[in-house]
Amino acid sequence: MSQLRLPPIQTTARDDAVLEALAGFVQQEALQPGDKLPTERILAERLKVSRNTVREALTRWEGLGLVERLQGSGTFLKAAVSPHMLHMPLTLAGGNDFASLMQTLEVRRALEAEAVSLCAMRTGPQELDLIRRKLETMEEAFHSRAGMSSEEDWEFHQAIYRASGNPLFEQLIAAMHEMFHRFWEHPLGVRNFGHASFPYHRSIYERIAARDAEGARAEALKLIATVEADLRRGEAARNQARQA
Amino acid sequence: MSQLRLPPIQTTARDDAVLEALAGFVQQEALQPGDKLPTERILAERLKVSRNTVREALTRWEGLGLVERLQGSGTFLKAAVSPHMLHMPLTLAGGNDFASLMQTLEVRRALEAEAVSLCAMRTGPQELDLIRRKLETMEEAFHSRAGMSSEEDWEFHQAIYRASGNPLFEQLIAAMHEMFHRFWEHPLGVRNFGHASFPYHRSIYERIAARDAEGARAEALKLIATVEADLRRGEAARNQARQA
DNA sequence: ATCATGCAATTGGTTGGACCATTGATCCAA
DNA sequence: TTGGATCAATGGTCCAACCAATTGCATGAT
Repeated sequence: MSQLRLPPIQTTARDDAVLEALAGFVQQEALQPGDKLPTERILAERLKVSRNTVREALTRWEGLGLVERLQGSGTFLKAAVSPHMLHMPLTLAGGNDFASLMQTLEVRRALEAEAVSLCAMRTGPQELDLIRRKLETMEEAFHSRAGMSSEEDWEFHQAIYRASGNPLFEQLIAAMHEMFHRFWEHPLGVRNFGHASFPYHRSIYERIAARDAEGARAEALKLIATVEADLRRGEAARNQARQA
Repeated sequence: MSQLRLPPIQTTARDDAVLEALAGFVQQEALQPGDKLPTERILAERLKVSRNTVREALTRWEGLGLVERLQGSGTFLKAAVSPHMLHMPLTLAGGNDFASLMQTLEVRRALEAEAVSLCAMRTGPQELDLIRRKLETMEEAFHSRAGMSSEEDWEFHQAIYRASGNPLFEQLIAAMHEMFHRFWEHPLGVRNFGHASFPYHRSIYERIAARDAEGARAEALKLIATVEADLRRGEAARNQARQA
């Protein structure tokens, strides 16, 4: 016999209750990102809890990136918050830059392949046109600067994710992108990083335009493979330099 | 010209300093998950900060799932913690409808296929043995209750993600799992949900044990396909009932 | 001796009040 | 108009006490 499953009782959970109330308030007032929330002191007074409890609750929201606290100024909403929203922090154990970068790439490979495939099946003429324009902008930047421009490159990929018809892909890959670039502040000594990935952008676009889902997936996998190769090349160079 | 990039100044950041010190302590003492951390009062005394500040810092770690606080008992380490950890909040918007459930499944399909494939390439004998035990537990529960048990099923999949060698997969799929089940409290009228997925669990395990990455991926895709089919079946039934 | 009961210490959770540090607006003088 | 001084508002920190849950020990009955 299982365990009856009737422990829903929860005498007290002060700060959780505070966050619940605050989420309701935000929704009721239709607060947008950037708007200012009530003062900690006011919240404490209105909710009939200590200011300390309010602070612990806000600390949790701050940790989730939902809110930003500026001393002397106030507390401001940083992201949309609604009851039907899942907030969850991703943790990546650092210590080894190379391994962490490869892990984000493995996830990106999984997501990007699927997103490109879905895009090829679902995208409409408008989204396709936008993707083409982003591609041309990227190619132009590539030729004028003689190298990959991460900004235009990223916008091209984003346009694809948006056209996949599933907003989760864009959010998740954006998280991977951000994690990748946080480790990227010290370039790992790779020259012409991403150079090899250039031609695959156009081939991906062509497969999408041809509504060839599997072809687009294959090209996306090739693109990620070139990035992984660049990363491995840099790591090998670093190891060699360390031994010398 | 870009913006000079010189805002590194950071006069004080008490709770950050507390967490940094605590991370160093954990590493120095080689504390493992499950071990007990010093009392809040002791930390406050040793670090020469207020207990309140210690609490805010621990609240952040609790939000990241790194520690667990038990009133009357103490604060316990819940996950490995290293000084150079990267945290990134992930917020996903979802709705309680058929489309949202399908979107979580699309993401899960992408991630699960890749994770299973990586697992087949990387898993060691110990992890493989754990996966086998989880599989047997699940099969036992299936036969005794004549139906899928989501608890044992989930543990089986988790064992695979852990053996994939990339912790991001477990975290991301856990987010999808949570979103899916948050809206699953009212079964959408599907009887024997997940029943068809049962045989694929064993076939996935066998492909992993055989180090057949592509075969494992194929079986994982079949499994997800059965879940999608169940979902579509339920949606069709709902639409039919609505029209009647 | 063994087990149950209950007291007491430990520990996280909460409260209220005070003060510090930063910010932004207001006011005043050059 | 401009520049600086002042001051109120607001988040950050501190302190001391008490509440609530847990744990362990001691006492006592069996």
